Amino acid sequence: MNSSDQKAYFFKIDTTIKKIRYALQKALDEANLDITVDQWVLIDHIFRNPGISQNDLGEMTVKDNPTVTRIIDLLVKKGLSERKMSESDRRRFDVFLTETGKEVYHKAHPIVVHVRRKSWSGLNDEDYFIFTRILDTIYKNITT
Amino acid sequence: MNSSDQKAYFFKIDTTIKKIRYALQKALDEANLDITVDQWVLIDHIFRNPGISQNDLGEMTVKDNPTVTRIIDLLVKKGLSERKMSESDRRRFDVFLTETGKEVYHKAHPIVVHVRRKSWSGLNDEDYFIFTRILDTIYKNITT
DNA sequence: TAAAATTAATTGTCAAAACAACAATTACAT
DNA sequence: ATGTAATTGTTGTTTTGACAATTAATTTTA
Repeated sequence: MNSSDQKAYFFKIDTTIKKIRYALQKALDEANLDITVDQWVLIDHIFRNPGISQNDLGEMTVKDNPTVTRIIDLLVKKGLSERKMSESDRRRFDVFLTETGKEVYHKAHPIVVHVRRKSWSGLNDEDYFIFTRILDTIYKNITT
Repeated sequence: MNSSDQKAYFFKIDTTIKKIRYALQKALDEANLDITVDQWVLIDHIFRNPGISQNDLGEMTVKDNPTVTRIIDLLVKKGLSERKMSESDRRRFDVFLTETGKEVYHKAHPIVVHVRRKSWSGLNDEDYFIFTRILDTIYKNITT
């Protein structure tokens, strides 16, 4: 009996991430931020990588190009993000947050941290180390 | 500096589960099973709980009622599942797999196990124990 | 240099997730 | 026993995900 025969951890990861996303959405809603979890994911990545291309955003967040296009469309419509034609490559857009977008980021960030802390309670640094090692291993196994 | 301040594990879980789902979908496609990952999730739960209600399916898989309704609709349309009116409660359906549905389950199961084993390689039983403990802890923290 | 291949982004379609509103049935409370 | 509340499932709408096809621009290579 190999550990990989045990009740599928796939279900456990799947249901856990769903609950986290759900809790995160509730918290964002309570703060009246009017963004979805996926919109927040892009906002966070754009904030930390101003001028990133949609393609790179997609690779970092594991979203395909059409999905990124549509979420950025929504962010632009909400006035949170803007596309600027790339100087070096006219196929690309450099994506930025607007001032409003940065404000939303700064409001959302502590909320996200709070949910993260709450969900991690009872767990310690060693757990974190092992947890990320396992997830990284699975990620590598599955993508190579 | 608390471990929960580190780069969000939320992203890591999120991207990893996406890669697993993607790999699983590829494997199911290669075997020409003509089902999606979420359809497989329901097939698996129905197989192991014949006559389960849609509501219970939703709780087990963390899908809301409309989502379950629609996936079951698709499974019924494909001839893999059937609804039977509950004897005791006329609001409920008892959901079953058809013979074809069971065949699909038996074809899909080894494929799923193979992907699971591949993604778990390099990891051991203790990893599994810790991994499930952490996921269970997060799940409890977030839902209480 | 010209043709071919690759890349970045968009559009269309269907599956799935979240939410709200709703219908039908059952359970509860007085 | 009647009216209220709760439960089960469906339908409609918007967002996200996967896939295919398309456009425009850039890179490769012949």
